[in-house]
Order: sequence, then C-alpha cells, then structure tokens
Amino acid sequence: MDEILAQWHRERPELDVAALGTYGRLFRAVQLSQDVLADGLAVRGLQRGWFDLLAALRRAGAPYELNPTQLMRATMLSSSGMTKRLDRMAEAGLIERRPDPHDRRGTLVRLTRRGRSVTDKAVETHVANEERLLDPLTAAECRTLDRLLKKLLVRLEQAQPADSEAAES
Amino acid sequence: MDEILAQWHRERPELDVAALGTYGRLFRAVQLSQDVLADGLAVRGLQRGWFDLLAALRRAGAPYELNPTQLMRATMLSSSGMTKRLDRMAEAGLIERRPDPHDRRGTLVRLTRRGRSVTDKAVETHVANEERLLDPLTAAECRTLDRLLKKLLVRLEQAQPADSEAAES
DNA sequence: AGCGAGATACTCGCTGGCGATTTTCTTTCC
DNA sequence: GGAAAGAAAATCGCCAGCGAGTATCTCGCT
Repeated sequence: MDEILAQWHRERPELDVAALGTYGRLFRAVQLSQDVLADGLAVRGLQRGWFDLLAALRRAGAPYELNPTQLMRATMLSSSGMTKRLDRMAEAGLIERRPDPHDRRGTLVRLTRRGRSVTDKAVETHVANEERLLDPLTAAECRTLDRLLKKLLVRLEQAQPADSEAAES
Repeated sequence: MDEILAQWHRERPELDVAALGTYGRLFRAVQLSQDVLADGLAVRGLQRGWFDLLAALRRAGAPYELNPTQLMRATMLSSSGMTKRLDRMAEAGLIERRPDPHDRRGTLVRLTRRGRSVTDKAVETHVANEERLLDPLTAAECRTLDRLLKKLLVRLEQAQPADSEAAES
C-alpha cells in the first residue's frame, strides 16, 4: 500500500494522494475482513449476507418478524435481491413467509425456530471473530476508530441521495 | 446504528456487541463511500472497479503495461473475472492486449492513449471526491485513521490464507 | 534430451444482485 | 364512493464475478 503511494508520487508528483492511501486501506481492510467473517459464518451454513438479514429479524425481538421493505432498509438490498434471498433462506428453513393480515399487499418474514437457534449461535461466533480481527487495537483505539467512523458517516448518510450534483465536466 | 446496538443489548444483554458496532459502521461507511465514488467515476464512463485496474497500469509507469496475473493481484479479481473485465475495457478502447514476446503463454495489457488520458483525468476527480468524503476529519484525525487501519491490516494480511482453522464446531 | 510439475490465460456454466416492470392492494381526495 | 396516486412484493431479463476445467507453454530435474 505504501508502495502504491510511492508509485503515484513518482508518476504524478504534483498530486496529493493521501486520500487514496486512506481509502485504499479502508477498502482493503473491509474486503479482507468480510472474507474472513464470511468463512466463519459459512461453517454455520450461512451464505454471504444471510447473517445480516437474520440479525435484523433477531434484533427486532419476538416474534422475530418484519416485512421485506424493512429488511431491504436493514440490509441495503434491492427489492428483487430481497425476494431471491428470502427464497433461498426459506428453502434452507431459516425463515418463513406469511401474508400480512393487516395489509393484503404485504408479507411478513419470520425466523423459524431453527433460524432463531442458528442466529443465536452465529451471532456469538461472529462477534468473537470480529473481536479477534479487531484485537490489534487497544480498547481506546477502538473507541477512537468508532468516533472517526461516526464522523464520516454523518457526512455520508446525508450525501447519500446526492447523485453527482458535483458533476462538473 | 446506535439503535441497532441498543436492540442487541435488549435482546442479548449478556453479549458485548461493541465489535458489531465498529464493524457495522466500517462496512456501512465503505458501502456508502463506494456508491458515491462509483457515481463520480461513472461520469467518465468507468464501470465499478475499472478505475482500480486503470490505476494499476498507470502507476506502473511507462509503457503502462502489466500482465493479467499482476492485475489480478492488484485488483483482487479472479482469473475469469479479469478476462471478462479486460474484454469490456478493450471494447471501450481503454486498454489493449498483445502477446508477451518473452513468454508465449503470456499476454501484456497496456493502456491505450485514450485510456491513459481518461485515467489521468479520473484520478484527479477521484482523489478530490475522496477528500470531500474525508473532510469531516481533521488532518490529524486522518493520520490517526491511517495508523489504526494499518494496524488492522497487519493482522488481516497475515491471516488472509487462514481458512477457518478456528472452526471449532 | 525429454518428462512432469507448475504457470498462464481463457472458456463455460452458475449464481447473486440490480433495474425496470407488473400485479395487487391501500389511501387520498374530490 | 370511486378514480387517481402511491406503496408493496414479486417477476423478468441482464450482467459481473466465481469456480472448475482446459489448452498451451516454460522450466527444473534427472
């Protein structure tokens, strides 16, 4: 990574590429983390991204039931993606769908008993894996990281709908 | 995000979910950033991920030529993914392939003149966009973030080949 | 010299996710 | 109360990327 910055400096000396370095590290750290964490969840039979959905249901509390729209928001998944993922997870016996009794357009998605149990075990190993990946940092450093990410997110969340208003040719 | 942690605390009070919070923010920050940055590059006609490849070639210096294997390492893309991406980018006139004169198995990938020019413009707006996303942080905070990410990456890079040696049932 | 191990890029088939569209239902407004 | 506007979920077609397998070539070893 430092080598990459050195290369940029050699090729475009007038450019300040510090941001490239920060973002490069950020992306790479996330990429590698996700691979490791996905391996950890695969042991429990969970595909990439399934845990997010299970966790959203589990967090909601009994009866562990949400509708697909809420799940879309929680998982940042598109409508069509959600339908397909729910299909797979229903096949796997982790969730089940039923019509919403109060809104005949709607569907409710609920953890099965097995889904609940898998989730409860998975969250423990998942948190443990995350802690293992984070343990090069001291507790104070973790808090600092949290604080910095929070600051970044403030900007990002507000700028999210911005679709290239900064499109100066 | 804090609300998510509160929900976990309500549902699983015995669990320390601080790591979930940190990683949640980390993933979300990266996700949102990538969306914004991809928009910025789309203005230049670049698909998601193309910039990484162009940048690797540009950084290599004249004659801006690498082989697909080196590009795979630089972009963390699979072999088949690389072939396809190179096809698309060649169609778009950004790169061209030629046989490696020193190794008849090999291929060399080179920036076209247009690819070079697009890359040089794109890197400027891309860095500017990254700086814009990072500017909630002071310079000192940026350096701190760099330092923390570096520490994380040390662990991640070494543990990368680890395929669930931590697979306690 | 020549065989086998390894490297190199490519092909094929598959899957997950996206965008656009459709179907069904609810809500609002006159 | 009935039409228009809007919301919810599912469907369809598409594409990027992955994994496994393949053809070709290089190189080390004897």
